[in-house]
Amino acid sequence: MARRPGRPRASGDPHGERDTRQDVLDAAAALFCSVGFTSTSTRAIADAAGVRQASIYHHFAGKDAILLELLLGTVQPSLELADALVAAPEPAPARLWSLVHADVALLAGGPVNLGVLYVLPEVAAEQFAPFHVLRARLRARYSELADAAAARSEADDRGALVLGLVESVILRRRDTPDLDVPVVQRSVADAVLRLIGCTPTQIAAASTPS
Amino acid sequence: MARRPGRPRASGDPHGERDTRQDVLDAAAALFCSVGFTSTSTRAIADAAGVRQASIYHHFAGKDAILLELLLGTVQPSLELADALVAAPEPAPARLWSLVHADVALLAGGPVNLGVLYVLPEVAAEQFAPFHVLRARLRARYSELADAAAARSEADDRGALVLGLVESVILRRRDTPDLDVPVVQRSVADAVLRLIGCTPTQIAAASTPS
DNA sequence: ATTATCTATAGATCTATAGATAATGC
DNA sequence: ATTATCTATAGATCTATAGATAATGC
Repeated sequence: MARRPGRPRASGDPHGERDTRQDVLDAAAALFCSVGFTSTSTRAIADAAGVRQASIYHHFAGKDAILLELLLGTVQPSLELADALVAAPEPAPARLWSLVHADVALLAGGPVNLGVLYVLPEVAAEQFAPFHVLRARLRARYSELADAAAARSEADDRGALVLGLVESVILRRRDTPDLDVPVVQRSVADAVLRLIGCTPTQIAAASTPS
Repeated sequence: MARRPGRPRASGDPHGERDTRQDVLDAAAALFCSVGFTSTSTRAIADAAGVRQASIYHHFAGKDAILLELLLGTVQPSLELADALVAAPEPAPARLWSLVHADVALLAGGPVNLGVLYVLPEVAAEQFAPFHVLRARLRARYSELADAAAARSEADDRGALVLGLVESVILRRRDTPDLDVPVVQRSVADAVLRLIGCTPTQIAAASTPS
């Protein structure tokens, strides 16, 4: 109830309770993921967030800053989990299975398909370098875990194949918006272990909670 | 040498030999794949193609028409091969292996990473419906072949996993532009068969030319 | 006084069209 | 006469800034 300082919004927000910064992030996430970054005008974000276009600039330096914050917010949880699992005591296949299971939940769940942010071409620009640093670390963790869990020694790029299969959930969700998240989690995590050469017995062991 | 009718280009093209339509397509492909669709202005395309901005409109109805032509041109070869392989006499695992091997070559080879076109958010718009029709057909072919080749009966979405692994080459090439194409072809095709549950013996048989 | 919003707008685009121009073809 | 290009531009954006306004906080 306690209104905070500042002029009230022209449209709605009758109780001054909405967090404008978060409203802008949410609106931008939905728009960036569905129509893309450059196609989304700051006007469109503001309309969706329920503020005037110029008000965005009180909270963000520009459109780029909004996207960067969204990118960092999506990769950070994955990276934290991967860092923890690399050092965990469980057998490697079980750790890889858990990481995949969790990352698929992050990609397939939530109200918007945030993973699409990763594939926006604009993200290649230098402004987003901090995101690419974190992402490179995540890739490295996947490679370490995949190598540690692999049953065969031939493959030269297990990490890339495994991460590719995990991220394929992003494009799949775009075609099929109503994925059954728990089913897909298990299906992809099992598939990752088959991919690196685990036997059905090993997979059954790895997918059982320790 | 035989110049064709029409005013010569202001910039270059000293012998009137360049096919402007193709120059525009090539320039647009490179730009759409690297910076995206909306971020690429018709001016930027024209500059890269060596013509004036307005000249594009003699060959294409608009920017959308350029992207649609590029999209159709990339999915058509894959679909033709998939149609042929679904009806071919070889064992299903060998046919699936061949399709994956060929599609990875299309995605990983060529001067620009054309597969990126598929993931542009703008492609979801209705103008590109003809592309989505072909793509849905390609997905169906992958599902048919994956089901026919599968060694296990449990999986509910083999086609999605397999196509996902194939298309993961798109994002992988973006991070690693200089992929060793033959190595990746074999690596992904073998991985697809492991994914659907084939044994090493079955995979060796499927990857041997008949 | 501080904060968060608003209105208004400058300046820089960008797409597509109108109409002129410079070739070849008959 | 036909074709393919060009120059010029209208009209519609879009981003970011300047400065006014309406709250709370002290």
